[in-house]
Amino acid sequence: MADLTIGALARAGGVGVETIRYYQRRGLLPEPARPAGPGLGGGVRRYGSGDVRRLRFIRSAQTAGFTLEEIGELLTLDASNERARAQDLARARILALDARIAELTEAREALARLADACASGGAGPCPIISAFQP
Amino acid sequence: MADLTIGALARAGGVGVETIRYYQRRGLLPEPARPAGPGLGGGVRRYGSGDVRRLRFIRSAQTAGFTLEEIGELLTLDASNERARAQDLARARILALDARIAELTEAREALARLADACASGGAGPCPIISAFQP
DNA sequence: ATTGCCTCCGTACCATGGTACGGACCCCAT
DNA sequence: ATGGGGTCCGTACCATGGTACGGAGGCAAT
Repeated sequence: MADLTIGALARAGGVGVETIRYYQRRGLLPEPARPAGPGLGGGVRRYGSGDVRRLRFIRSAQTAGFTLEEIGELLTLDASNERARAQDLARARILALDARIAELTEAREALARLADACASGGAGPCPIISAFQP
Repeated sequence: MADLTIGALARAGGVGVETIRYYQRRGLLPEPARPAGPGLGGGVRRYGSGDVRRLRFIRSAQTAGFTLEEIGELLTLDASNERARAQDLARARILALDARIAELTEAREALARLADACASGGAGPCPIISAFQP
């Protein structure tokens, strides 16, 4: 356990401190009990390597297109035995991902056509709108 | 020229009427001059096939990851002769698209691993978080 | 013990891309 | 000429995912 402060955790996950606090409010990261220090409000929260893993998972799942709400469910599921539900979520997202990848690939082709048409000489504007028409 | 109403244009582009009006406010679609009818406020706007093309372009460019602001620039560029700028935009977006496609492909693999681990028997939870750790 | 950085907390604000609302007005068919 | 549906317009609101702010207090080094 690395005994990190919130700032160190944020750095480890490549996010800002405010983002950590936001995730805590959303229930995605635990709000660790603060050691009841001498001060009235208590001391400073400490985080461990489990929190770093969890934070990194959140970021990865986001790039996979899960919403924070879905990610919350995944995190709950991770500790539960509901394999069926987890598989459903994964499979649904794989389908969405395949569709999205196809879309992006198509868009890439359109852009390549555009860059091409723009590059090959000739005066006048290159037909940007047309480059995207199927 | 198809002489469409705003509602027909919206249907042709697969968006809502409010979206059309929003794009007009953003300057992405022209606000056609309304024939000065007898009423004080003027008549109803009419749209043609060029508007449909333009609208469809906007949607395609969005799936390519352009923001509406960038799309606005593309639309201006389409009529101008600034080939260099158009190429820059296209090339930058191609790079971003390639990166994004790679990311999504990786995420897809992680999800496939997850679904797999979840499917192959064994009691207890499937390790969702671990499935995403590189 | 003073300086300087960090943390804590609530609340407010932001950008993006829409979506909804309500009242007036218009057009077309019956 | 009356009704119903479409249009027009400004303005308000929404969801998502943060980001900023300000003031109070903590922590460690000098």
